[in-house]
Formats: sequence, structure tokens, C-alpha cells
Amino acid sequence: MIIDKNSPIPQYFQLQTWLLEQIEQGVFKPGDRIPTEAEFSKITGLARATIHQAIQNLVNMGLLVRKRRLGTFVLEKVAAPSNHKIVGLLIPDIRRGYAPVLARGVQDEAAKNNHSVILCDTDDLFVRADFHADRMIENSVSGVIFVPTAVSNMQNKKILDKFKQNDIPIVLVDRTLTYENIDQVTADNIKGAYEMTEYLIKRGHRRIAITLSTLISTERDRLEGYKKALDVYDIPFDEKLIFAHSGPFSEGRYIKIAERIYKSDLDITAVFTGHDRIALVFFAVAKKIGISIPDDISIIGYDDLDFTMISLTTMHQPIYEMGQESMKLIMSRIKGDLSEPQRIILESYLVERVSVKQI
Amino acid sequence: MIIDKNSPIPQYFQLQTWLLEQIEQGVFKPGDRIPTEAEFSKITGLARATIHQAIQNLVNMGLLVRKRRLGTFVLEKVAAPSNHKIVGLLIPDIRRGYAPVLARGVQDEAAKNNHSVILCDTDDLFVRADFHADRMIENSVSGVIFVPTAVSNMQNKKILDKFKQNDIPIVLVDRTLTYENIDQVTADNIKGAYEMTEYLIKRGHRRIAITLSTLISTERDRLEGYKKALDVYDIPFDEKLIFAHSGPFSEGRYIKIAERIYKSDLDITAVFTGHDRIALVFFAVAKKIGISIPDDISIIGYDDLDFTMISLTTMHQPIYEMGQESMKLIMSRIKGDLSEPQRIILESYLVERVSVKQI
DNA sequence: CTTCACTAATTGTCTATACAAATGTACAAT
DNA sequence: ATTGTACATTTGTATAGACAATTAGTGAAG
Repeated sequence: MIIDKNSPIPQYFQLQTWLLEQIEQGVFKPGDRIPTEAEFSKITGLARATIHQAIQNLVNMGLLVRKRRLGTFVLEKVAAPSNHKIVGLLIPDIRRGYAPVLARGVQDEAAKNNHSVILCDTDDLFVRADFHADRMIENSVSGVIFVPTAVSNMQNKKILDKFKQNDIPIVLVDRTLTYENIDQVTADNIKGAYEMTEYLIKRGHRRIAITLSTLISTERDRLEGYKKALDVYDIPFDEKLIFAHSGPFSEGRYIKIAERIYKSDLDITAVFTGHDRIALVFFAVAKKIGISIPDDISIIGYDDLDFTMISLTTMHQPIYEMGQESMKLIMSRIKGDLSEPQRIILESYLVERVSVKQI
Repeated sequence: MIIDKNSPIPQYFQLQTWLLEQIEQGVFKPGDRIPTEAEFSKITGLARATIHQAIQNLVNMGLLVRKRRLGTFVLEKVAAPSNHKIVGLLIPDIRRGYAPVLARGVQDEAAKNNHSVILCDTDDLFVRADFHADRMIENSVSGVIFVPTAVSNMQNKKILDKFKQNDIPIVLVDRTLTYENIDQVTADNIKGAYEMTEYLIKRGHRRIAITLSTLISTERDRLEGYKKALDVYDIPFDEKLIFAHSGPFSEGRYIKIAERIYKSDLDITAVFTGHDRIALVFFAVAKKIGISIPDDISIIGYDDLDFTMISLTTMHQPIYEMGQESMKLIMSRIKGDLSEPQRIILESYLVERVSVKQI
């Protein structure tokens, strides 16, 4: 029997629990009519008022609906989990580089899925990422799109774990984390850098400087593509041409690097800058100290930001599309896609302008 | 008497409603013990079970707690309203102009108050603003910061009304709406434009073109400041020097306007562009057709965006601060400040670079 | 001083019963 | 084909009364 009259557990509660189980186990499916109170009364031997109370509780919980004359019915699962449709976006700084474009791609795709986007800047600092992560969890976001901060892998992992503990899907965008089996959307930086370097080589450049931050996966990848191209074209690799540091982007640092490169005696004919904002610094410094691009030195960038006033040969990154794709991925996870973590790699293409000289 | 036995309204519901009123009006204060079920039964003449049902409903609603042997008590107001701390930001396009800086100012101030920001782009279209407004309301934001769209006042008012109907505080930023008694944060565009125009006049310019979109309040204000300066310095106002249109910013349109101005025979010596992005177009067009700034024509902008490669004399707008101030205002409204709508006007200052020639 | 059993007050659960209200169905009237 | 009406079924509300469970307070026992 369903009801144990000797149990200290209230009988209405026993019935309620039993009914809940039946519904959860699918014995009573959404849309089904459950037995009438009178029938239950007969089955269980309880008074109708007791049955009524049990059922009423489930109605209050939103699992059943009563319809006069018709009976009581199991409700469709309303997909109650998190009725506010919000996805978090963690980026370094909305004012810098490609961030606005990425944010826009994310948002447009979110809007298509009737979701809103909470935007948070990390400034490439762990504490900020951590702070914002807490608030996102507090606000029960349905998913998170995360541009890993330029800090240690371990610290980034801490952030990821926070979300994982709360069963919030995450997608990494642009930058990746080593040894992390997680959804990712990136551009093919190795291939892109290879093509860029090849482009320079084919125009006669052999002494190509490259700048990067070793904390940022994309820039490490670009160094790899750069080396690969040198290797393929039998150009000796020179450690002195690598201008690397381990920190986030800072204008001051690159002004110094640009000055060093312009004044060096390393026979550098071209600079593969880490990204367009660095290239812009190189243009500004060149202008200041009277060096002409591309006549005196060739500069290439990476990103294809919308500069208007300088004509930079660069690699167009599908930033907007990366935003879109990452949101698509999050949406499929939110909807319950449980397949293996995906790694989506988007194609970049070279945009030839006039910052490179044929030697 | 409390209960009307002849009413079609269920008696338990009558009692429940009455109790709710008593609590809301403070007759039963938080912490108070309300009469026992038996007492209520005596007072109302209803069966104890009926009393029980009425009280149970209020317990379920979280207004009362029952304690065996002790009685039923009114709960402390848990101040449940909106436990997720989210503020909406409605801007035209996060990728354009000052939007990223504004967004950052808003966010930093929000973070200080442990709030998150939902970012939504309107593209200066009513339908988008409306769409995002609905979703913000759905997500029960605690407040909204709104850059009015470049559409009719009536349409913007519709958006405002939506939020007002849901008791969501709103602050208008940068652009204003005529005849709206509402919290606003703006820069003093009339004064700014006056100073800019005065600056040009003092450098010998008398034929000063000005560009604007009449849909945008800030640009209308700047026209006013411009006229005022001409008036003060006794320079005749020439309708032909006003290049106005009624639409949002479009690069194509301003390329045409720039070409028209550069090729005109109106003796224009300086152009007061509507904002820095327009100024940038003027620089690009000048470069393309071989005109030198400031030698052939002087250009001034408005905003002080971070351009690096062009040296534009412009009016620095406190965009970041406007973001901060608007969030401060929203926070005070969220916290229950019911004073009169405020209009916060921030100061701009002229940034002299080298895009203006002394005549 | 601590522990324990008892008391009284109050809510919690339950029975049995009754009438009210809503509404799909069927059938009649128009 | 539409409208009206009566009917049957089912949930909604209500009553009276009973016993169970909980627990602060009291006073007795250790």
C-alpha cells in the first residue's frame, strides 16, 4: 500500500511524496490526468480532504493543475531552472582592442536566443575576474563566456572551477588554457602567424622582429607560427628578434620596445607586432622620431581593428564571429547538449594594405 | 465584522485578505504574535480549519511563521525585492565612439556597489531598444541607464514608460529628451560648443561650418552654442554653413558631406564636426583628396576619443565620469531615494592639439 | 546546579460530511 | 447553425470535532 497509517509521517505527506515520485519517474507524464480525489480516497482509504491537501501542495509547487469537472493534470515541465536568461561575458577591458566587437557579436547572438549579456571587465587581473565570477554566480547566469586573463593557468583554473561547481557552462574565447578540456572558440593563430610571416618572407624580409606577451596563449601561438615559417623557408631563427615579456599590454612598455627596435643595429626590416594596438604604437613612435613606414621599416599587425588613418597590413581575425560562435556554443550547452567539449577554430585572412615594403 | 458570510468570496480568503491588510498597515508588526486560531475562531465565528487555511496561505507567502505552543508570528520584512543586483545599460553600439568608455564607467561604479551590468545595443533603432527593454524587465533589472535612441521623442518615451510601469528607475545619459522630467546625466554641450566656436573665432575663423544630426539632442545643443558664440562675436550666421541631417551617424553620409565642404566655394576655413568620429572621416577624406589639415582647413571634433594617429583639437567629454555618475544616481534610486529628478551636468574641457590654424 | 518528567497551550493532521461553483456533454429550442 | 438549458462530474470551500506533536515553563528528583 501507498500509505503507512502507523508512520509518524503525515499521511497527506506520504501521498504527496508518492505522487511526486510517480511524476518524476514518469508514471504520470506531463498532460496526464491523475486519479480523482474520490478514487484516491478509495485506493488509500484516506478522507478526501486529506487527499485534497496532498494534491493541493503539489499544485502549489507548480507540478499539477486542477480543472473543475475534468480532474487534476500533470503540468508540462516549464523548464523552471533559471527563468532569467542571462549569460556572463568576462573580458579584459571593453575599451580596448577587439573587446567591443567581440561583445557585440556575443550580444547579437544572445538577442537571437532571447538572452541578455552581463558584461564584466577583468583588466587581466585575477581578483577582478574572481570578483565578477562571484557576482555572476549570485545572479545565476545560465552560462559564461570567458576570455582567460593574462595570469597563470592555475588562477584561471580557479575561476573555471567556480563556475563548474555551480554547473554553469563555460566557453573560452580567443585565448586558451593549456590542459583544459573545455569548450573553446579561437582563431587559428599558428596558421595565421605562419601566413603573415610567409608574406613578409616572400617580400624579401629575413630579419623579422616579433613582439609578444608570453602570458597570452594567442601570442605564444603566433610565435610558434612565426618559427614554423622561418623553418620552412630556411631562415635562421634569432633569439634577439623576439621581444617578449610576461605581462598584459601596456602602451608605455611598447613605446620603449618600439624605440629599441627602431634604434637597434639588428638589421630588422620588418616587425610582426603582437596585435594591432601594438602596431599602432609602432606607427606613433615612428612618426614621432621621423621614421617612415613602410619605407624605413615594415610593420604588420594582427586583429584588423578599424583604424581609418593608418594603412596597416594585418591579419583579419573573425572577432565578431568568435563572439557569435561562443554564444551559440553556450546556448547549446544551456539547452542540455552534453557532448564532448568542442574546440571551434575560425579562419583568419590576411588584409594587405601598405605597411610592408617589397625588398 | 471582518467576515461577510453572504459574500461569494471564500471566507478563508476574506480573513486572509484582512490579515494581509493588518500586516501591511502595521497593525500587526514584524515580530508580533497574532491571535491564536481558537481566538480567531471565536472572533469571526468561523471553524478553526477555515482560520487555519487562511493563516497557512500567509505562511506559504512568507509573511507569517507558526511556532507550536507559541503561536503565529509576523515575519521581519526580508526585503526580498530583487535579490539579483543587475542594472541595464542601453547604448547605441558598444563598438562605436565613446560607448566602450561609458560602459566601463558604468561597470566600475556598478562593481563598487556589487551590481552587474546587462549591456544592450539599440543601434539607434526603436525596435531594438524596445526588444531589449522587454528582456531587461523580464530579467528584473533594478535600474536602467539609457542613452536615448536617435528616433522621435515619442518613441523614446514609450521605452521610458515601459520601465516606469514596472517601477524601474531610469537615468538618461548624454542625450536628453525634451519635456521629460527624469534623472539625467549630461555634459554641458551648449557651453562646450560655445567655447569651441569661440576658440575658432579667436584664431581668426569667421566662416565656420558645423555638422549635426537633428535627431540627437547633444548635437542640437552644440548648434545652439555655436550660434550663441557667433552672436556674441558679431559674426553673421549663415544657414549654408549648417550641414544638418536627421538620422543616426553613417560614415558614408559624412564622407559626402566632407567632400562637399572641401570642394565648396563658401570660403569655409574651419569645420566644427558633430563629434570625433565625424572628424576622423574629415581627416580620412582630406588625406584621400590631398587636402592638408590644418593648413588648408581647420577641423575640430567633440568627445576626445583616443585616436593616437591624428592630432585633433577637440572638446574632452567626461564620458567615463558620466557612466559613473549615472550609475551613482541609479544606485541612490534603487536604495529608495525619492527626491525630485536630478539633472547632473558635467564639465568638458578643450584639448588643444594641432588641427586648427591661426589665421 | 543539573536533569527529568509533567503540564498546558498551540499548531498539525485527519475524518466525515455537505453544499457551492465550474464546466464538458448532450440534447432541445430557435 | 447557433443558442439555451439541464445534467453529471469534479474541484472548491466550509464545518465540527478529535487526536497528535511540539515545546516553554514548572516543579520535583538527583
